[in-house]
Amino acid sequence: LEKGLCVRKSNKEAALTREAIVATAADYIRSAGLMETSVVDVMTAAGLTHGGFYKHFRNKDHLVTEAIATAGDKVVAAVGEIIAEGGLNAVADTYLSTNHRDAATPLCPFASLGSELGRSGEATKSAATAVLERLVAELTQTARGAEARGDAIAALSTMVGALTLSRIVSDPGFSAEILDGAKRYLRR
Amino acid sequence: LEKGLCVRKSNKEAALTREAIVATAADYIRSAGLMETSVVDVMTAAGLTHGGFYKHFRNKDHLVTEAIATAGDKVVAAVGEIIAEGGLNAVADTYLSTNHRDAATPLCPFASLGSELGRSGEATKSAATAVLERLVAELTQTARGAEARGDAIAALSTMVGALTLSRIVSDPGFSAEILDGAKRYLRR
DNA sequence: TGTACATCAGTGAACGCGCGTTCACTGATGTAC
DNA sequence: TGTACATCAGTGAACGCGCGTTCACTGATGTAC
Repeated sequence: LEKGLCVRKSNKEAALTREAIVATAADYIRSAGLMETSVVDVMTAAGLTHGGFYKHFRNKDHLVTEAIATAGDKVVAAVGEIIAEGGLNAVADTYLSTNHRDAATPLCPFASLGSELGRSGEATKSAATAVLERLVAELTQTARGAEARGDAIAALSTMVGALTLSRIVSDPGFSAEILDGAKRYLRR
Repeated sequence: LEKGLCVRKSNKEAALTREAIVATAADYIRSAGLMETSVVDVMTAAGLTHGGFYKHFRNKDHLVTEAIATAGDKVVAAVGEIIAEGGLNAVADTYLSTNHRDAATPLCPFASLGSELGRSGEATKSAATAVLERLVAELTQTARGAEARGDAIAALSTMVGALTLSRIVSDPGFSAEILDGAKRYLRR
C-alpha cells in the first residue's frame, strides 16, 4: 500500500482491529515482558503498521492495561474450567506443569509479569488487581473452612512463586523439583 | 574534574570502586528492575561517570550477573540469621511484612526481579540459580521429614509469590490479606 | 432514499530521547630491570 | 633501592540504535439533512 491510498475501515472493522491489537499484546507481553514489548512489535505481530496505534490507544500504558485485562479473562476462564473438572489439584497439575512453564504463550500474567507489574502505573496495577480478585474468587470455591479465602490466596501465591522460580532455573532437574515440591505441598 | 586530568587509582582503590558499583547495582536493580536500571543510573548513583564502566565490566549483562550474586549474598545471610533466631515462622513474618513489601531497597531479588530473571540470559539465570540453591539449603534446615527439601522449596515459592502479588495490589486491605493469608498457610 | 460534507483508520516518514557502548585523553600507578 | 617505560582508572564527548510518539496524507465510511 502506498502512502495516501485510502485505508479507512468501517467502524465494525476498526473495532475488530482494536480487539486484535489487544489480543496480540496480551500474548506478546506474557511471553516477552512489559518493557521488552514495543508498540512496533505488537502492531507488526497484528499485521499492521505502527502509525495507526494512536488511533486506538492514548499511549502504550493504555494498551498494556487493556492487555492485562484480556490476559486475565483467559486465565480466569481457564482456571474456572479446570476447577469444574478436577478442583484445586487439577489446577496445580496444569499450572505447575513443564508445558505451562515452557509455553510459547504462557497463560498466567502474574507468573510472567509479576515483578514488573509491581512497578507499573496505577491503571495497570488496578487491572491486574481486578484479575487477581477474580482468580482468588475462583480458587476460594475449592477451599473450605473459615480461612478458605486466605488459603486460596496462599495456594495461588505458591503456584505463582513456584512457576516463576522454575522459569529462572535452567537445570531441568532443579526446575522440575520446584514444580513438584509445590504440587506436593498444595496437596496437603 | 576536567577532561585529561589524570584520574588513575591504585589497584586497591579500583577494586573498591568495582565493588561499590556492584553493590550499588545490587540495590538499584532490586528497587527498579533489570530493564529499568541503566548503566548511567548505576554509575551516577555510585558517584562516577558512565565512561569508566567498561574498565570494570564487559557489558551491562556482566554487571547484572554480579549484582544478582551480591544481592543473593545479602538475602542468604539475612535469612540465615533469622532462621537461627526464630526458624521458618520468623522468616515468614519478616519476609511477608509490609516493611519488606514497601522497602526502598527490597531484600529479595526473586520477588523484585522474578519474572524478569526468567527471561534473562544464561549467565544471569545461572547466578540466580546459585542463590536459589543456597536459599533452599538454608530453609531446608527448618523442615523435617522425607520431603524437607520439597517443603522448603514450596515455602519459598509461597513467600516469593505472595510478596510479588502484594506489591501489585494497591488496595492496602487486599495487599495485607495476601501477606497474612500466606503467613497463616505457612504456619501449618 | 439520496446528496453533501466531515470524519477518520491506517500508512510511512519523521521527531526527540535515552540507551548501551566506544573512544581519545591524561598522569599517577604498576612493572621490569 | 632507583630508574624508565607501559599500563590503565576515570572522564566526558560521541556513536548508532530502538523506542514512544507525532504528523500529513487519503478516500471510503459515517452523518446530517
